Amino acid sequence: MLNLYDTATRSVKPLALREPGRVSIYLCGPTVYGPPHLGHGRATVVYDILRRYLSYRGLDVRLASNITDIDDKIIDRANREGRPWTEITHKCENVWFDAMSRLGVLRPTDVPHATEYVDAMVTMIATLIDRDAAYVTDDGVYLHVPAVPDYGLLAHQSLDEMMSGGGDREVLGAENKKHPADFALWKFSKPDEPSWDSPWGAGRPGWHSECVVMSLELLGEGFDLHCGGADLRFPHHENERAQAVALGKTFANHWMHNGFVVDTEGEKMSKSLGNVLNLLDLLDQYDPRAYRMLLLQTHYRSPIRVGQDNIDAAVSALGGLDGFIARTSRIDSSAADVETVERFCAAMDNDLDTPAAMALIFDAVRRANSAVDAGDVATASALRAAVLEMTVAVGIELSGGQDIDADIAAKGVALDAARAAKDFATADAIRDELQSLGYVVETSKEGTRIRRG
RNA sequence: GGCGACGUGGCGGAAUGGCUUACGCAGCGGCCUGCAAAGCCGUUUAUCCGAGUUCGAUUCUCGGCGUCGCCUCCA
Repeated sequence: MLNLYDTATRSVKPLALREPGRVSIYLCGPTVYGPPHLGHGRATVVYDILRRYLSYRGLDVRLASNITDIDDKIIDRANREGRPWTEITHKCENVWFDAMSRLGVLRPTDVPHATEYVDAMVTMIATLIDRDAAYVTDDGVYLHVPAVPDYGLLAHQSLDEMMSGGGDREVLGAENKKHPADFALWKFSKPDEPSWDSPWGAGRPGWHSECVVMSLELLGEGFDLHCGGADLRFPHHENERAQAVALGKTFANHWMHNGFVVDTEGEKMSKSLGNVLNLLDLLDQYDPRAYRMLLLQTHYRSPIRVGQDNIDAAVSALGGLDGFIARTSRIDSSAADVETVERFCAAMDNDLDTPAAMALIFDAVRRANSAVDAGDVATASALRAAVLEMTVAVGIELSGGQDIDADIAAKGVALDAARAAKDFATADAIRDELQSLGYVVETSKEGTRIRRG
């Protein structure tokens, strides 16, 4: 059974399932107003690994992840660029899923859009008003935070503590609110802004009511797991939860948050600091699997620095795994080595300890290579099957890279012929040529293997 | 000011009250190879500082130093 750190209780505990055999997960998706950055990539890859692993363990995974396609930031950009806001959201969503696909992230089972749920949000807000948990002001509708008994569960601070410290940020809309921590559920629109009708006036959704409505609608009360980046813990997730609690609904049973991507100085990559790196650049410049490999070799709750050096290391590590698959491509498959797979699962079950899991994969590759050298085909085959099974479970696709053109393959044959004739000058010339074309050339007694580097 | 996380080798990064301190990358030596590459074997470098608990601490406790995060924009 998977044990996972739970932000609410600050402890690692078993992921309890509401229904045996089925997992319901809500992942906070992007607000579509710009290109995806490294932080988005980390979050989606982390939860993709979780999802694949749960599926691998035989669970039926339902993963709902929203697209927030109405938000102040979208409106701001539309105004700034003089474009229709829907053009921005559609384009950004396409870019998003294209990038995720290149990252090897499976599409969530459900991709609800905020704009499809505005009516449901209006209904929810009306209920909150009926329950005296929300009130109307001259600029919108607010949730009254003191009406939520355990507000601060995720922040790990009481409302008083949050207020007393103060911070150095101004309280938005303080003049209209009953309490400084109250937050907007509905914002009345200005002329020319996108708006929807409501009993209180035309406007748009406020603080991520869509996540509340959509998670409860698609997954139901008391769904198993709510996920997102650590920066969403407070206030985003706290406020989602506050809405559900104020509705009298049971919300997520378990809260999971992944760590930040940090810059060279160890500072969080933050939109406000302007130091976010574009995910698309990373995907363009390196093996798209490299980021996933790097993330797998780091625990999901630790901060991670993404730099030339550790991306290069991840690429090299992938090269070793690909080379192994190429080297053993002619070995018949057999059942996976049981002990290796069990140890892998034990590592993953321990709060998704992917660095330990990867260590087991590398170790299995080493043992399999030794077995190949020793001519122990049975051991090599079982370990090879285990490696493939484990890498599939974490979403790393290995490639023997042997889908090469016929003329390249012919050069390999020529190289072997030259070596057999001890015409080493010709052999070396062919090898140099292939290497200069970017191929990895591995000669062996069984013949030369050529694969893409 | 409140709350929290973290500090491990050349780099990244796990784990653990003691057995040779994982794993990846890089380096070095060897085997293999016509020479390489790949692979395998061996190997170099580490637990921020101080005190305490303990037979023994990198691990637990306290203090210090340092870094980072949250306190209503953010994956």
